Amino acid sequence: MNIEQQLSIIRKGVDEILPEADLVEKLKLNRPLKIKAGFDPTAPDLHLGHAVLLTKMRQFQDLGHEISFLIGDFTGMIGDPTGKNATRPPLTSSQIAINADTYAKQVFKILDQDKTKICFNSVWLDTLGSSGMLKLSASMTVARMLERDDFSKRYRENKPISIHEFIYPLLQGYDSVAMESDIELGGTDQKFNLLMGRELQKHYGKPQQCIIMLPLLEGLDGINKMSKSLGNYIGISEAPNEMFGKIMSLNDNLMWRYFDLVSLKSPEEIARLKQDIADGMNPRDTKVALALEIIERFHNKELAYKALTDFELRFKQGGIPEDLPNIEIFTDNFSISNILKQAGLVDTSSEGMRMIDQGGVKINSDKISDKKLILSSNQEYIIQVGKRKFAKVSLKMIDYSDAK
RNA sequence: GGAAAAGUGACGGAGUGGUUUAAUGUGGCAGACUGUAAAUCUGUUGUCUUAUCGACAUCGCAGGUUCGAAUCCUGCCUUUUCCA
Repeated sequence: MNIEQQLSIIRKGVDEILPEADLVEKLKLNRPLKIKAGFDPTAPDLHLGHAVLLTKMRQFQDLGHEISFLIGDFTGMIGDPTGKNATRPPLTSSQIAINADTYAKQVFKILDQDKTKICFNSVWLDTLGSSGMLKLSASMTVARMLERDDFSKRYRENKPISIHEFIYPLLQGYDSVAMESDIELGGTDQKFNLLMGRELQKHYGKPQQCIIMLPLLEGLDGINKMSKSLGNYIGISEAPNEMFGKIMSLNDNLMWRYFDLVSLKSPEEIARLKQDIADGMNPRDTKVALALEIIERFHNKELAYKALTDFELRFKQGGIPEDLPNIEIFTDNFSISNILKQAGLVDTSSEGMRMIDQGGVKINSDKISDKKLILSSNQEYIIQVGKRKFAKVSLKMIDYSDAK
């Protein structure tokens, strides 16, 4: 494939390439380029936000380049500075192995397993030592560090900045030195760290990497970036019905971000969809198409259409989804509030009570208003809380004579 | 090392001895209307209790004063600012 064709694939969906001329030069080398992308070792539950980056990595693989999936097990001790996270305790090697494994299971839904190198930055950072660290920190100034958005903002607002937070960008940059990466991929929020890699490579007398930044995908709220801690995410391993519901709840403007960043549709196809809506098509149907595409990608076509059918059953006809897993609850407290909690439909029984007050609880499709309701053992109930939480539960009296 | 200021629920932020299960706002959740969209309206938003009487928890941490403490006192921790 010629360089122009490669570039058009690489450019798709990216926010910025720095410096773009360098990228062209590197492609001209006509050898597999070393592509680096780093991941936090503590968040192995991947979501569509990660998929944006992973999809770009996959495209590089398909172009014949060498992808390194870097797990920041050492830098994970610090955590990328946000002003909130303190130094985290180091993960044990077995935890790291488990997390890496969990990553692998999900990542290869997108990446080509045979062409992916998984590495850990503790390999070179553990052996850096104090003198190595000193040399590293000597390569950067405080003023330069304070240029980072997050730092300058906190500095202006008289909020604390710990020294070790300064170390994080240095270490991430040093990864690029150690890995001799040609290209590093990351979100736009990583700009400072990514550029740091370039500076450090120069400082250590190595060729400088080119950096490619991808936009951050907004989460379900449409405001904050998708993240697990904000609870506004769609996980790539989530059940098809969950995915479908979440995608349908996106607001109409936000839907286009998902088309741009997650969908594999070409820009031309997306433009056509927009035109269809301008011509009077219901945006809802376009959203359905998005949901189908995404679910098909992470599950399969059959499950995608099944999710659609379930969805229509549930919301057009107010029905109940099929194939609800049956949860057995062993208890000696059959009050409705307790059952709601035990079934995982609410977090606390007080919340369950509120839900009943607000008319959000249905049992076998009947809205209930009796907060004192007692359910019966050895019986099966389909319980619904709000619009999207369902559970099929059967209750059993707990038998203490068998316990222990 | 010295001086000063500050630490309140998911967040911003009032409250300076008793009506504080902490005003108000944002956010969250539920209901109505919809396309499980947006906008709007209504309600709700510590936990526990077969939910009723009620109990317990919470204002950086630990003690203390008091009939009673987010509020007063002592010590500690953390942060910021200024001085060196």
